[in-house]
This record gives sequence, C-alpha cells and structure tokens, in this order.
Amino acid sequence: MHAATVSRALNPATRHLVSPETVQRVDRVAAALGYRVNPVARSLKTARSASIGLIVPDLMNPLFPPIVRGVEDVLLPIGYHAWIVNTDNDPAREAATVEAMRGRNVEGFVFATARLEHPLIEQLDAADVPLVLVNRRSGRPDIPSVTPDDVSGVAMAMSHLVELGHRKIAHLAGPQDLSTGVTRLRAYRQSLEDHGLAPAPERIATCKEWSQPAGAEATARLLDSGAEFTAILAGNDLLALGAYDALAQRGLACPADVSIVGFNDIPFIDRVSPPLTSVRIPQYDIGAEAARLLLEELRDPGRHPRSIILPLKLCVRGSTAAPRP
Amino acid sequence: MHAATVSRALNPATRHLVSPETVQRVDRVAAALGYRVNPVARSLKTARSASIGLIVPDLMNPLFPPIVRGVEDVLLPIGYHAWIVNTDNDPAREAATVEAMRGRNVEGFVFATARLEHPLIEQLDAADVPLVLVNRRSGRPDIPSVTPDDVSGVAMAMSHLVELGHRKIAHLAGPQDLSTGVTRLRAYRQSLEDHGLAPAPERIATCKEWSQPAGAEATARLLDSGAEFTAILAGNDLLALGAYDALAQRGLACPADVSIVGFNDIPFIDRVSPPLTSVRIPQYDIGAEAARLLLEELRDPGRHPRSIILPLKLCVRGSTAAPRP
DNA sequence: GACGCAACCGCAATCGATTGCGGCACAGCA
DNA sequence: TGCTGTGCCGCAATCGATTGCGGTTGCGTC
Repeated sequence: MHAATVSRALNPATRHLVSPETVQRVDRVAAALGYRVNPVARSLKTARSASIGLIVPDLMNPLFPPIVRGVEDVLLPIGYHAWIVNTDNDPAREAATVEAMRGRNVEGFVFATARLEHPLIEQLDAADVPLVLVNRRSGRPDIPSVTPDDVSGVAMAMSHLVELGHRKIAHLAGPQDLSTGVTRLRAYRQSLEDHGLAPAPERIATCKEWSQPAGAEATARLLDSGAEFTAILAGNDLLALGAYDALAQRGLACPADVSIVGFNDIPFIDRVSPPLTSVRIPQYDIGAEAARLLLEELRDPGRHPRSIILPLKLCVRGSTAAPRP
Repeated sequence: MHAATVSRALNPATRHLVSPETVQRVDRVAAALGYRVNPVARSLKTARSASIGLIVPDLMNPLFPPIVRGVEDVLLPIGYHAWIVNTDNDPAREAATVEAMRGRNVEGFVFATARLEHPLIEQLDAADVPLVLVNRRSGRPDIPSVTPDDVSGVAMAMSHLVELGHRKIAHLAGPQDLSTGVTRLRAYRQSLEDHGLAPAPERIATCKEWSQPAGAEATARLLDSGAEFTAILAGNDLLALGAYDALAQRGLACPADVSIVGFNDIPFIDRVSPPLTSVRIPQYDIGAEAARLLLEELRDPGRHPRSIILPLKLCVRGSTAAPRP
C-alpha cells in the first residue's frame, strides 16, 4: 500500500481514482490508527490552507464581533477557518499581519478595515488575491464588498426626525477617509435637500475617529459655535454616546432639548439612558455574506466581482422626540 | 552558496555557525530579492509555528474581546500570533477546533472556556500540551490559570451592600459547572457568615447560563417564590441586566426597591439605566498575563506550573442604595 | 491467442525549509 | 613536516503530504 494511494483514497476529490475496496481498506486502517492528514504538509505541497484571514480594526468595538461570528458560521461547516487579527488601525501592523498570513497560505481575506485610500488592499487586489471588504468600502468600486445601505439608513433616520417636527438637524460626521463617514455625510446633505431644508455647514462637525470621546468633542464644538439645532444625526452609536456626554455636561437633556439618532445599533445600546434611536445594521449577515462571496471567488477565480448592499431598519427608541415648540 | 548556509545565516539562533561575511552577504541578497522564509515549510520541519490557539466561548460576550487584546498585544511584538476561535460552548466544536489547531502545530493554548469537568483540557494537559486557562479554572487546580480574585470581589460587593444597610441579600448564581459560578456562590455564602447574616437558601437562584434571559428568568423565580430580599448580588453583569428586566416587568424599581450589584464591569455597563454597580475585572490584564505565562511554559517546559490571581475593584454606581426603611 | 483499452496503483519528484554529520582549510604547535 | 583542533560550509536525509507519469493487471474483442 503506497502513500500515494492512501492520499488519493483519503481525498474526496481524487477518491474516484482508487478502487472502492481499497478506499474502504484505507478508511478502516486510518480510523484504527487514528490517522489524520497533516495540514501543514498538505499546505506546503498545495499552497492552500482551508483558511482565510479576517482583518478587523478592533474587536472591542461591539460592531465587529457579530461580523466575525457571521464569517465563522459560514466557514466552519465546510472545514474552513477564519484567522482573526486586530490592527488597531495601524497600517504597519496590518501589513505585517497580512504578510504573515500570506506566508501561511491563507486563501483569501475579509477586510473590515478598508479606508478610501488603501494601498495595501489595492496591491492585494492587483495581485489577484481574493478579498472581500465588509462594512466599509475602498475608493475602488470594483473591489467586492458587503456593506450596509447607508444612504437609505440615513434617509430613514432623517425622515423620522423631520416627521417629529425637526428642521434644524446637525450631523456628527465620521472620519472622512472612510467610506462610511463620507457616504453618511453625503446622504445627510442629500436628505436635507429632499426635505426642502437648507444646507447648514455650521451644523456639521467632523470626528477624527469613531469613538465616544470624539463624539463628545465634536458635539461640544457644535454647541460652542452657537449653531442652532434641535436634533443630531450621529455617524454611529459611539459618536451618539459621546453626544450624550457633551449634552449632559452642558445641562441639556435628551430628547427634551436635543433628539439624537445613532447608527449601527450595537449591542446594549437599547439599554443606555435614554435608549438610543438607531439604524440597525445586520452585522451578522454582513459577515456571513462576505464569507459566501469570498468562497465564490475561491471556487471561481475568474468571476466578475460582485458587491452586496444589505438593507437596514430604523429602531425608534427614547432618544428622539418632537422638538420644543 | 548552499541552502543550508542560508538557513543558518537567516536564523538568529544558528547565525553563529556562519562567518560574519557570509551572513552579511546573505542578508543583502535576501533583502534584494525580497526573500521571506516560508513559515509552512519551516513548520513542517520544526513542528513549531510561532502561534498559539485562543479558545473563546463567544466573542459577542463583551467580556472576551479585551482578553483577546491582552493576549495579542503580548504575542505580536515577539512575532507570535494568536489564532482565535469561538466554540459557542459546544464541546464538539471545541474538540474539532483544537484538533485543527494541533494539526497546524500551534505551540500552546489559552482556554477561556474551561468547565470544572473538562475532559479535553485534562487530556491536553496529560499530553503535556502547554496551556493556560483564563477567567475560569478547571477542577484540576494544577493546571495553570489566570483568574480574577472572585472571592475578594464578592466580599467587596457584599460589604458594600451590608454597609448600605441590606440584610436580606439574594444571589443570582451562575452555572455550577463553571468555576466562576461555584466560586462566587461559595464566596457569597461565606460572606453572609462573615457578616453574621443567616444563610437563606431560598434567596439563591441558579442560572443555567451567563445570559440576560437566564438572569431575568431566575429573578422572576425569586420574586415568585415569595422570598424576601432588598438586594441582589448577580453572578455577572448579564445576569444583572436580566434582573433589571424582571424587576421592571413587576413594576419594581432599582435601586429604590431592590439594589443590584453585577460582576465583570463589561463595557457600556456604566451607561445602562441605572448605571450598574459592578466588580471590575482586569480583562485586558488577564489576557496579557495568560500570554506571558504561556510563553514561559513554551520556553521552559519542565517548569513548575503557576497560576495567577488578579485583584479586583468595586465600581459603585447608581444601582445600589440603602434599602427602604 | 494476440491486441487494445480502462482501471488501478506505485515510483519518484516536489513543496521549502532544518539539521546531523562529515569534509575541508587553515592555524597553532611540537 | 606532521598532527590536532577549530571554524565554516555542503551533502543528503527529513518533515508529510500531492501528483504527473508510467507500468501492471484484467477483461473484452476480433
């Protein structure tokens, strides 16, 4: 019994090259010996690994764990594994990680860290490395991605505020080097126009990062500038929490003085005080769809790249109310 | 120039076997060619991999991401990688994962999933696989672990309640197949005794899992049973949130009617209403210490196993107050 | 009975490193 | 001059699989 025959018998793809009796014999002996193929040796020979890299900026941001779960739940049943790493938004750390993963023959990547300008991603794409972006996109629209329908989400949030009677709506814009930040800001402007409201640049405050302190700082800036507004559309939930802080510090009440809408609907955000009205993003589905997309790419490398946009839902809670008359 | 020489020149541990001039020449050429050693080939030959496995029950539980970060931040600077997987508390999934990781030559494990009875962990330990348990321990005290000082934590929480004037204190106990659940329950009983309070079994409700619904269900059981209490010591924050729900459903107010103390101090728990008084666990440090412990084991396999207990801190917030007179 | 065709299996090369051992050169010493 | 010791380096085996190619076997056909 030669090793080559055993190899063929054990591999479903080559099993037909071996007689059924031999296959059976191999199976029996393998089971008896507790034999397992060595993935490292296999990977060395085949340059594959049954695993993909999952690049996340920071797992401590509650937005990402559900995405991770979505990816895992699609991959594990078919014997694939996801290799997860945090980058802390540090390009050097990201590059080192990607390098290490490529050296270990990962078959593709899911990136949750895309920036509009992202040389590493463009370089991988140019090298025909299968990859899918999640949540955020890069500036290159031809790279496959799975993202929320930010435009509709903002539109829903804005309509909600307008219906409540708000006319002066401020926006805490996210980082403008990220697609989410840019898209939501643009959608905010568009939405103002759609509702016949005048644009008011002084009601827009940009945050350098998606964090609570950044949100607080930006809100404080708005308040200090003397801009008038009765509601805030926050670029995401963390910024909204920061807005809570800034308002509280000024003795302003939410929603009595200012209504706030968040974005993402992260876990537990329905438990804060007041419960945050937020646009729910199907985080788990984003991860799952990304994994499926990547698997398609792996199976059929020449395929036309495809991107997916997932629908959102507005969750109305206690942070929004009609403005003071 | 033979491959063997190059190998030796590139490896810091064997570099002294090669003349300095040759080392320099190799370095130059390697840099010029952009040559990287192939980790897969190296791993096949050496049976090492510069990576460890990190087994987590569920990343969506906010307790775990900081632990993951702690582990990563210690490993990455020295060129090691952590390979993270969720098990969903499913032993089969855990076993499959561990199997896959061992096949890929991970050098050790950090387990955040330990149960008191845990055949897989005992089996790995018996096979001299380096491993460290975090957050929870197994029934075998000789297996290295990094855990919070649950006993002191419970004592602090209980003292806080007693000082406020509470005498009838209930406990939402966690799963009794987990060390954390058992230890905290025991510490609760001990603490009653220390304060000269009579034990009251009817004030203890056990939860099958660390989840919000389980906490709500257990609290409802306590309320339905007619047991008297003015405060609840919850086994962890999720159970405490569940208690919030159950109280609210009965029209009871926290802390006016019932004070609640949580455990873990997960992110954002200071933002719920009312902000939860909770025992803070140094999650990041747990992860970091575990990684350091594991690295020690790898460097010096014969070493005497060591466990670490980290101190806790009580964060007093709005969910605790003096009982109604 | 000779031939052709499949089906099946084994040989040996290959993936890219690591490492024990032996050989060679050169220096030091008698 | 000859011998020993040391420092470098290369040979070849090895890790454990995969795979192109060629050889063997068995069977059907003329």
